[in-house]
Amino acid sequence: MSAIDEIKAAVSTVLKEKYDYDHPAEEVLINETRSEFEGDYTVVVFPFTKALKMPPPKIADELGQELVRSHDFISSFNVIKGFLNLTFEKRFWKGELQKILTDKDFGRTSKNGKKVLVEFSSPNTNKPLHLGHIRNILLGWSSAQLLEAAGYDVVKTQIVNDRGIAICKSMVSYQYFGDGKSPEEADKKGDHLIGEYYVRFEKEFRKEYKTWQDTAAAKKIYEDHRKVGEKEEYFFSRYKNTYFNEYSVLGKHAKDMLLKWESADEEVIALWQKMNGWVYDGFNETYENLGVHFDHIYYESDTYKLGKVLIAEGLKKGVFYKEDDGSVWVDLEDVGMDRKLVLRSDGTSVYMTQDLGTAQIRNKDHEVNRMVYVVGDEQDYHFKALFAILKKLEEPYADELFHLSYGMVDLPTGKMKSREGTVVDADDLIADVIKEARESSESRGEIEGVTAEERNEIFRKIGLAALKFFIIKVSPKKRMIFDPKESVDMQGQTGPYIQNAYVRIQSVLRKSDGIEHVSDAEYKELEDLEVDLIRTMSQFPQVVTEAAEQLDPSNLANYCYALAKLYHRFWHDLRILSAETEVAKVFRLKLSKSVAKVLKSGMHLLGIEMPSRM
RNA sequence: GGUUCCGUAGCUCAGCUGGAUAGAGCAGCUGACUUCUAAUCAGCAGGCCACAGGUUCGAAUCCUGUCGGAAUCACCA
Repeated sequence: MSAIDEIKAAVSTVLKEKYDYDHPAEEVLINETRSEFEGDYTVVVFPFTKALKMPPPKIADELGQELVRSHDFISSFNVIKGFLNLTFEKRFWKGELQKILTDKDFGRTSKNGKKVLVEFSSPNTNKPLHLGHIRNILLGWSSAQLLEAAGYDVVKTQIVNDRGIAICKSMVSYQYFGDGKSPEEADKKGDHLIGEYYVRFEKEFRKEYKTWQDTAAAKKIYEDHRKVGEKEEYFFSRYKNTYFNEYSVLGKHAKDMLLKWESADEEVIALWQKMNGWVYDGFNETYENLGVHFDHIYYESDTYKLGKVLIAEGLKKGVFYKEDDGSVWVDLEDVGMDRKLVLRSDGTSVYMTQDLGTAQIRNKDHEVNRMVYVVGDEQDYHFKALFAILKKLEEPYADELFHLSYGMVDLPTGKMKSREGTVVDADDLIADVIKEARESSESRGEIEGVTAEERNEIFRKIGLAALKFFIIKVSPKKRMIFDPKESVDMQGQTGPYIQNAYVRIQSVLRKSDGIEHVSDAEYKELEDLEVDLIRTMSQFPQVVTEAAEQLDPSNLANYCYALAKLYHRFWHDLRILSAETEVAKVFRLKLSKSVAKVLKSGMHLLGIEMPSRM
């Protein structure tokens, strides 16, 4: 039991025994004492005033006396208005430090025997990953790490959208303009190569559309179908999809390609496999650079037909109903939503059909207790509906579904738009931050002694820390503004700032070889900053647990920053190797070592690695 | 239009199960390296917590309404 829980219980007991007042321990409000007051933790006694019919300071005083009397580790208290500030014994904090130091799994909860599946990234195979994917991947990876630390077995997965008209556009475009070149021959990453042909298709299509707009046939359509007073420009913008489907030559090629793919045409399938293979090679390189991996990848080309059986069963159960045209629907009005299509009238799958089937097969594959979907908030409604349907179908995991919804990433100039070429490419971004880290490091010259290979590894860790921390520190559900200039900052509230605290500790530990085995038992008068550090570290398990429960890595990120900040101050104000006494030195080495340990494991849960020099 | 989310310093963000005088970083200005890595530290300045009501001992936090921004409401994914 943590000190906080112990105090809560004690307060509850005292209230009962002394005043015969029932106040559950969990509801006792206890905060860290604000730095301007004396104390470690503060009990807020205002909530008891009504029941006890006593002024708050009097309650606080009596409670304080009782707590000091009954708990050895509480040394003193003071009262300010309705706030009871408690100060703990220094030796209590030394004991806490010892626990942190010796617990190999500090901050981790033992296995709970449950399994959770986390879906993230889930790209389309017609273009490379971009900044939006990076936020998704960081959230997904970190959530998976957090759940594992909280005792779950975790399956990291994604669903790859590897089929459909978009991919066919890339394929058609490649056939036209690709000269059969492989990524090696074109000297490009596979995903980038395919992305270029996708863009090329759109460009050629727009050209074709523009030319067509000047034909007599187009003019006639405009005259016949335009709304009153509608300008040509607006009409044709609205008409684009119809043109693609009914008149476009390129559009016909793409649609033919899709039909052939669906009928498993050998040539088309071969091309599709070849091109997707290139894309996967490209994605894997990006994932590797980001330091993430997956346990089981699902592909839409395998799963898009799944779910039909589930629909049939649901029809039998009466969960779904069939319209006259053969389409199948679910009525979600009882749970505050609309009716939703789950199968087209021609019997083919929609997005929902597929997601229902995918959920089911994932459970068959892994027998999970929970599923977490990391998907942007533009799909909030879809997931709400998906979960409601799975619940109606009484799937065993249906009560433990969570959509980790996050806001879009905007640029200082506004939204990212692929059409306007303002999308920030993931690989470019990663390369940029590493380059920036290199320049920054070289101008400092701290690591000139290490090999080129190690240096590159350090640059990579620093650059990625800057990028990742910049994104992960923002609360997921908030839409965020990503300023490329700020993302490579390495000073202040940044990843490298936290790494720097760790690196300083490594440096001092290297220079202190072996000394920390000496006893520090005689070190009794801890400095305030030393207590602050231990107190903050002792909160780590709670922070991890809460971050895992709420699936919100941002509060762990902010915790890591706060701890690093405290350490930097400690470093500045107090000496370690040249401390006043030998026991102070030994104690501070131990303290530093445990700070490094907590920072490293905290950052690890965020997917950020620590260098030992920088 | 219905629903959901967001609105805190010039900028980027914390704080939101109600608790003490609302916190950081960046940008601006001052200062601190013969001393363990200055990617650091200390200080100054910067706020009607969008607005208006309500609930209460107490509201940035909860409720209602208004304004502003976003998303969504497809036989798209």
